Order: sequence, then C-alpha cells, then structure tokens
Amino acid sequence: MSKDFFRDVYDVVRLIPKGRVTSYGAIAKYLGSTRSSRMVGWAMNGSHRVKPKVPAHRVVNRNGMLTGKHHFPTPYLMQEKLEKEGVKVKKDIVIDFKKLFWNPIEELKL
DNA sequence: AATGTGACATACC
DNA sequence: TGGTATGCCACAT
Repeated sequence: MSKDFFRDVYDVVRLIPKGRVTSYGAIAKYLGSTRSSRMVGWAMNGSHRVKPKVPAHRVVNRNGMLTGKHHFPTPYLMQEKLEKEGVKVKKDIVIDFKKLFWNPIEELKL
C-alpha cells in the first residue's frame, strides 16, 4: 500500500518482465480501482521524469495498441524498444498481446 | 478555487 | 456491432 497512486503505478510498471506487456486497466484493477485506468495513463505522463526509469513502452491499452507512443521522445521509440525486447509490433498493435500480457493481479497478488 | 483534460475501460442505446 | 455517455482521480491552467 503506497501513499500515492502514481507511485504504485510506477512500481508495478517497473515490475513488468522484459518482453512482456500489460494494460492500463490491469494495473488500475490491481491498484483497486478498475475504472481508474485513466490515472494510470496519466501517471505515465510523468513517468519520464521518474527514477528509476519506468518502462512505459510496456504499457498499452486493453486493445494491445501503443496508444501512448505519441508521448515518447519519438513515436518509434516505443515500438523499437518493444521489438528489441522480443515483442512484435505491427501497425502499433502488439502481436500476441494476449499471450505476452502480464497480469499484475496474477503475478503479484500473493 | 473551480473547471477542464487525459497514454482507458465499461455500460448502455 | 459500434458509437455515445459516464466513471474514475490527479494535475494543469
């Protein structure tokens, strides 16, 4: 239990294994507020200035789409990083998103 | 201080 | 089957 919602978000995102991805909703749900998914995205907005670095590129929407790529230094960076980690991205959509999906609730709930 | 907005998700029409 | 409406909470103006 953290004090700040944001901090929780950053913490969870940092725990995302390399080559895996998760969704805003999953994080929000894990934090206890299924409908606070917007906050997760908002938190990511400041993730670039947070240390240690937050792999925001591993966070996509429920559709598996890299909706946040526009917020990166360069839109390509997000996809580049994902592909570098073994995540295939096609047309801004994560391939096998369902398969690569990392559910914090399942992984961290214990 | 109040209003608006946002990298989403779910429910309803 | 797809657009519209609403919920959520923090931050910016």
